[in-house]
Amino acid sequence: MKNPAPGGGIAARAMAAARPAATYLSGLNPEQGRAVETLDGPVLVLAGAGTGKTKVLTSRIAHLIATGRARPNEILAMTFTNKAAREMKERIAHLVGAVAEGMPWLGTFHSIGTKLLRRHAEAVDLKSDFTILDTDDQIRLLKQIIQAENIDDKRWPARVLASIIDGWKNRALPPNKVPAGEAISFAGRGGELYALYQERLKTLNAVDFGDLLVETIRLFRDNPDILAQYQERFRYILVDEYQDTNTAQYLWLRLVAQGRRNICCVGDDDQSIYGWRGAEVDNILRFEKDFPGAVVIRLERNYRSTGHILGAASKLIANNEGRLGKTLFTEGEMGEKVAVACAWDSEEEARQIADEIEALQHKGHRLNEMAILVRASFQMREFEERFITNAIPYRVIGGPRFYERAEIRDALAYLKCVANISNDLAFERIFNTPKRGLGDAVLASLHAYAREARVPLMQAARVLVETEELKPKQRSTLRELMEAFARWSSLIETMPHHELAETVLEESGYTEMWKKDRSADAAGRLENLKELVRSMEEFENLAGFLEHVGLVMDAASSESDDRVSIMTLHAAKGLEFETVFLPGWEEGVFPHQRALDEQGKAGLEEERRLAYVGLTRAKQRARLYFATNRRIHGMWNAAIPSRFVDELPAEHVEVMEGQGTYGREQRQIYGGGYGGGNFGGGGSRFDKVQPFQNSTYATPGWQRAQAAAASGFRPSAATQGAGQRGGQSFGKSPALIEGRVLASSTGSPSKFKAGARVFHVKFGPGSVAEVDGNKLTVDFDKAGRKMVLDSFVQAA
DNA sequence: AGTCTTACTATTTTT
DNA sequence: TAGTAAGACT
Repeated sequence: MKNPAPGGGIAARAMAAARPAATYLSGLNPEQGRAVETLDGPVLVLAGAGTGKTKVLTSRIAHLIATGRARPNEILAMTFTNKAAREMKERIAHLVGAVAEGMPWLGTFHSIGTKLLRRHAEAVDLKSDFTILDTDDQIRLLKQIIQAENIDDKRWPARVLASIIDGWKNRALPPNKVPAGEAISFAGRGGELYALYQERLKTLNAVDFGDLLVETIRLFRDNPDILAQYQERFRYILVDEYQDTNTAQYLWLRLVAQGRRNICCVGDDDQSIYGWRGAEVDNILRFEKDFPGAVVIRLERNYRSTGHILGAASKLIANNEGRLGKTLFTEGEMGEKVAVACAWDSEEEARQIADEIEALQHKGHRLNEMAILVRASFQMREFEERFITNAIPYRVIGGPRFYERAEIRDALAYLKCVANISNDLAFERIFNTPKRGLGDAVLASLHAYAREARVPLMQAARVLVETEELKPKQRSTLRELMEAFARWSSLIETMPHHELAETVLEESGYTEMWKKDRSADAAGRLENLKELVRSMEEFENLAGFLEHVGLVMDAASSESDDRVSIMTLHAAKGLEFETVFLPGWEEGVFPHQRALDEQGKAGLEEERRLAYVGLTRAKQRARLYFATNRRIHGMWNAAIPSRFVDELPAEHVEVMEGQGTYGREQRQIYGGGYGGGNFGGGGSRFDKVQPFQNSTYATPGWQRAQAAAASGFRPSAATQGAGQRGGQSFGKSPALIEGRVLASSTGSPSKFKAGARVFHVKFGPGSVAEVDGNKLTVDFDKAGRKMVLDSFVQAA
């Protein structure tokens, strides 16, 4: 991705105009060049990690445009995320200039599907202003159906049905095609409920995410003339991350590609980590069968990682069967070996990593170039807590997306109702938010009437408030609400839409609701609402804005300041960092127990690919960790090192002995075949750390762990020898150590005094109990007593 | 309508 | 263990 850049932007642009073929091609290595210039017929580019995949894709598009093989609007380029699409647009613009801005068919499968469906809505029995339900809407709708069918929605939760239906849609199965054996899942009525759900979507003029694929396929299949039109138009097709395509996406592509057969798929079977949500690695494995005569080009020259990192990662992934096989190599340095360290428990693991981060920082490394990649998000908390006490700036990547937050969804629901009276789901969402005394009874009346009269809920509400159907109080409340909506709707033409949004949120009492809320995140929610209104300004009008949000909106992330990133391995795909910390390499955590239980060998292999992805994110340094003891669901478990640790070749790995800061003392790896805890079989799998075997511990790990759990005493710090940092030695209790670490971090005296009211982004409001320099001990109203740096709080 | 209690669950996540 | 979500209670 980031190989040494060819000509700079300005030069590239100028040259592209003058001499099309030159600049962007000269920066490519021979394989990349072949991948860019093999334009006709099916091409599969197997691009290993860090081999310049994005560069190939963007150069290829630039090449198509610059040589006049296709105009920008004749190229279909598919990505999986909006982020990828955006980046690709930017990079193409960089290569060929503004011509690329007119690439209407570069986008995610879903956004391109949306575009096609809006254009040809009538052909699939929709109206072109159909609404797109997100996961939440989908679940609420399914819940209604389940309840209407008198199925116990506690035993048969809507979200389970949602995922079953999603699974079918991933495979492009409409209700009548679901295999009988599967249709009887979910209380024996899964297939039937699926059919009901689809009917309901049709009457609501709505589609869910899966439909954006399935309905597009149906559009093409049922309308050969429309299909032919697009087969003709799309002279060249490009697909990013092909290993992540599901069956529906595959069929979609195959239909369109049957036209000119100029399809180029780029992917890496070794980085397929989304099998659990329907991705079929098989799609990439059988590409040559699907597209006879396909040219397969391997990109194996890695520009990202050092030799040791690459060697370790390659050896690890070689344990997988059923891969196309690539041999990555680099011409760069061997660099540092991949470091492996053992920690007593997750707390110590976090402490070790925090210390290494600080050490690197002192040597002049940027925090932006460091990342902690975890298997599961529960592992993140330990790091956040550690970083807060150590005052290491960090950012968590992932988590709930901007448009998935409740307040954003509420706000959008209001706007959807203003824009479109027939959006029943949006109306249901907000008709009693904020609380205005309208409950289930009122909703039931509305539904009854709406169904009877075949009108939308809001229409029904307007009629019902003129009758005696509702109780007086509720009737007047509802009347006021409907009048308000009528007023807002009338403003659409005249008032700028972001002002309208502000008005709606204000007059509906919605912002007021959060202002009154005393909980920790209320302030953040109000901030998000402001951000939403602000972001609306970029759009032409309300309709244009609403069209985009559902699919496209991302959280605005500030990457300007220097912070360590914490994220899951999944979220890290496609990124790179100088230093990568990989904690939690223990059996059961990674590979995750559930992947092993539910998917067996396939699950293990996907976990291994995840490990491969993690390692190959590192440019200079990869360090991995395992803890001897880990608390899972509140229970202490003795853990054994992940089998992936064993699979790393000795020549590329170095064992960190009680790494630097804490515990010069050696710790034991229990090789002695005990089967303690819930984790996998016994037996030593960790011969690489023989040095640890001269243990000072006599007691087996799990006994120590249990004793520790029972007494509430944490063995980690107390049993360790002297800490080495700055020649200080630390005392016995963890609290003391924390005190020392904090005391050693310098800071000017705090502006806060004991008793002051403060506000913390994470912990909410609280009162200062003690002040020590720039360290505050705060009793938070919700989160309890915490020690924080004063720069993390504001006066409240 | 708000607060308390109890029960349940506990990977990965995009659109 | 801890966090949430739904139901009961006042």
